[in-house]
Amino acid sequence: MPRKRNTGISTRKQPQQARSNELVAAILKAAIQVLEKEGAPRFTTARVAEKAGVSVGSVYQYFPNKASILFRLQSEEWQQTSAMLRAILEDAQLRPLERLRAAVHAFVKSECDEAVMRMALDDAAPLYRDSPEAKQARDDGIMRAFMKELLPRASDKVRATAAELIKTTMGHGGKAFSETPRRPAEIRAYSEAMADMFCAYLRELGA
Amino acid sequence: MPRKRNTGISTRKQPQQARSNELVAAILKAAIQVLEKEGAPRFTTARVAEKAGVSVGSVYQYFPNKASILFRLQSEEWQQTSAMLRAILEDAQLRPLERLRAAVHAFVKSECDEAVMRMALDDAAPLYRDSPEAKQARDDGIMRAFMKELLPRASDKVRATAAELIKTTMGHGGKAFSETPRRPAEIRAYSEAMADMFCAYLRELGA
DNA sequence: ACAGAATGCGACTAATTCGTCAGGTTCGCA
DNA sequence: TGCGAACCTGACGAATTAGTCGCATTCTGT
Repeated sequence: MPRKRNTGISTRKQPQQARSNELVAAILKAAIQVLEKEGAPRFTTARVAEKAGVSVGSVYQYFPNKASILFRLQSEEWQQTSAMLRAILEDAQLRPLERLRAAVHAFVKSECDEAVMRMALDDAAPLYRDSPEAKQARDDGIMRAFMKELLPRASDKVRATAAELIKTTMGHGGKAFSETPRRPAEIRAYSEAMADMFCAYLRELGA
Repeated sequence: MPRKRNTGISTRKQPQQARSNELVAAILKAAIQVLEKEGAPRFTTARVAEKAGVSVGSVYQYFPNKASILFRLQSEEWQQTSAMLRAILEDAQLRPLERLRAAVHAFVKSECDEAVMRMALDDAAPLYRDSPEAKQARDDGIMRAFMKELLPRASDKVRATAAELIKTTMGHGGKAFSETPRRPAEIRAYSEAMADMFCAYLRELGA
């Protein structure tokens, strides 16, 4: 290894020609495959490069280190589900608790659909979690706003606790559930139960 | 590395003399310290041996490989909290939902007390999770029994879902909560909210 | 006291890792 | 066509790792 490990994660260079854009895409795609098929401990830049049909050097042109690849994957993943949940929770067509119910179902299903990759990405978390860029990515906004709508008369403190409780329960409960393979019926049943639990709790808080 | 990695995890040799018992204890103690201070990726047998004031060879006399040390730690940890929860949930002095409430508080607090070590142990999970011995360690018994007492008239299916939901919510929700440092008041508030949520849900199911 | 079993040691090997760099190839454009 | 910049290559260096093995030390029962 080089004398000094590169700890940052920021992009090294912006692709300017078409081929390099394809290259970055190929690298990310290959990274997902390596993560799924080999698992986090065997996730190496060399393997990613090979699977992408590209040399290691090319990988390091656009990613300053291994962590940055993982961080990028995690980042995109997180942005997608975040957008999905926001869309559902802000949909004024449905009554609030029905929106929450829909969000739970959608989230658990998406978690199960990509369980393998998400588990591997989670296993690799120690590698990118402590980087400076990773720390700023926390968004309670959606759930907080939803709680404001749902519990207009509750205190800020109560709302904050409820938002955090529901957000982490959904997030981590969903992930845990998806760690073992599930049949569609199981997924529906579990999501429904989780949504029931949230609704019962929120009604008690005055929703 | 040797040609073939030792994948098993079973104990290599039973300590027979007093000094070797102390040695095993010293290794486990050192392992915890290394895990806490260096983190999972820097958890190596060499570092454990050094911290224990012992040579690598000695480590390999009683642990066939690195994974077995981690598995042992995880195993003991798990047994402790399991016993704690069982004691609380079986205590006939309190009404069932109060027992559940007490269990939640106790669990979240214990999770926060040892957050650093548990996070590191979790990070290292990929190293020991897939070993044969690790797979048999699943105990839904406590929660299932508790549900039988709490919801005697519900169907088995409903009870099973409720048990799983509550168990994983408590386990993973608690762990997630403890990942950021918390003040005692926060811990109480969050535990209370989680317990409230469980109670509201269970009452709706007929408890 | 003494044999042999148990224990402990730590230098060592083979493997694997991350990331670099000198040099070759392809692209955009005049 | 030809030039310079962007792009790509892959052999390589430096570091770290897991686990072993021959030998030294300590214990136990007689």
